[in-house]
Amino acid sequence: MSTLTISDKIYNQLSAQIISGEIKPGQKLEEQEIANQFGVSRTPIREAFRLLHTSGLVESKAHKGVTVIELDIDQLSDMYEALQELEALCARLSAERMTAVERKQIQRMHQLSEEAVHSEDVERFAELNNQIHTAIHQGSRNKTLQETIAKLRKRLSLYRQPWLFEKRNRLEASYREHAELVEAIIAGDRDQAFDAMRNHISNTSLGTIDYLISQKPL
Amino acid sequence: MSTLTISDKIYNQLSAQIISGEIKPGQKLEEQEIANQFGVSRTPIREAFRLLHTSGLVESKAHKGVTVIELDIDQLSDMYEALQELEALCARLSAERMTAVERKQIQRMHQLSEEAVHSEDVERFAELNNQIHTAIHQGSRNKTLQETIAKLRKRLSLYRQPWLFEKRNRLEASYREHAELVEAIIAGDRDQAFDAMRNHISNTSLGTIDYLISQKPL
DNA sequence: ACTTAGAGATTTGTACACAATAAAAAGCCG
DNA sequence: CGGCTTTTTATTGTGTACAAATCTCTAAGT
Repeated sequence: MSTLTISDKIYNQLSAQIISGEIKPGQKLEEQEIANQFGVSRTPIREAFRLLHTSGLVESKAHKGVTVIELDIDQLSDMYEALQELEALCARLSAERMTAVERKQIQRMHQLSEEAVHSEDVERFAELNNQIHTAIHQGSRNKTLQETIAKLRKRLSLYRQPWLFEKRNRLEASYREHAELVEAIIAGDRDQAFDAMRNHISNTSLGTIDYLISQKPL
Repeated sequence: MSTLTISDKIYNQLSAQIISGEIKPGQKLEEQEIANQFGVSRTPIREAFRLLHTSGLVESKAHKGVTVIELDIDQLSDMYEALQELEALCARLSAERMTAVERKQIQRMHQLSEEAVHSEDVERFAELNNQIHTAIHQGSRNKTLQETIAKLRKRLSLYRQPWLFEKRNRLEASYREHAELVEAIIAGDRDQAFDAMRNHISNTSLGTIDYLISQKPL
């Protein structure tokens, strides 16, 4: 059992609040205010801010405090463009490196997700979707890739609410894209796995970005 | 003119010392010791440590302080595998997105590097090599990619000494690989640019890793 | 002689006070 | 009245003291 420090606990809390949307992009975090809120001094708050900064959830400038990152369409496009390639790479590596057991597992997850599609259970599908993607990240056997992707997805998650919304329309499409992806990985087809994942993330991102553009007409 | 805070200055110093090899991988950084060294209190040191952590140059555990990251062969392989794909992607995007001026500029840098090859000026070649790569990163028009690559290269730079050593042997090979790469970007050939860069980084990494394996026989 | 328990020393974590910087408000001059 | 300078205020940066945790070295016990 590891004894978490106060800074760590506060980091976890703030991190969750930011990701859940309780603390919104662009919002400033004031040291004293949060210190009062948690009933501690400013010191561990500052440490927690640094952890948030490391996670890429906030940005900080000297003498100006920290604010939750605010991503515009261009930045989101950049991040999705990178994510698309990195996840596609993971898929290719997974097609090469996964054990037989791992391949069976993603096949099972995919089968389970079929039920979620039929019952239109978006939450359940999202959960299985996450499991499949995570399994493929691990299947790549590359920690650097996993960490980079995890960080990107964490930052992108601040803008996932519309994604869940959009997801309802893309439920069946997503399922079919997964089908192609899982099939390729099980067959050990590097190139098809790469293309299938690249296509899948591309479609996902297009949906999200289109939605954001429609929401925020400049 | 921005007024740098003490934490920032100390971060810059420590960062430079770590990258230059003055502070070695695995070495522990003690707050009080460094505070005395710089003639300040522990507080800004702790802030500087957080910045180092964000850069990925050190790792920290609760109540155990921070230590300079120590990468084994597997981790280096992972990082190079990721770097290879990311840089290749940048090359592809640059082939599509660079302006005519930018294409001329990398051509010019490449031409200059030819002289460095003939005079066997490794330092000069390394400098131009960096410029070419940086230009290609910028040519991708993708900030996320640029930052991710920059961070990876920074961490890898702790182990670049043998690379510079090895580089002497790879001087001409590197130049020829660059030639193919630059040619592809100027011609706007996405796929050739991708393959050329992927091949180039792959060769570079193999050299480095082979060297490290020969140095550290398990 | 080796292991283990514990006291002391060392190091990191937190609280609080003060200094420095930047933002906001008030005052001054045209 | 408007633009600029000065003063005030609020927020972050730094120093210092103390608490908590870890490490180390000693000593007792098997």
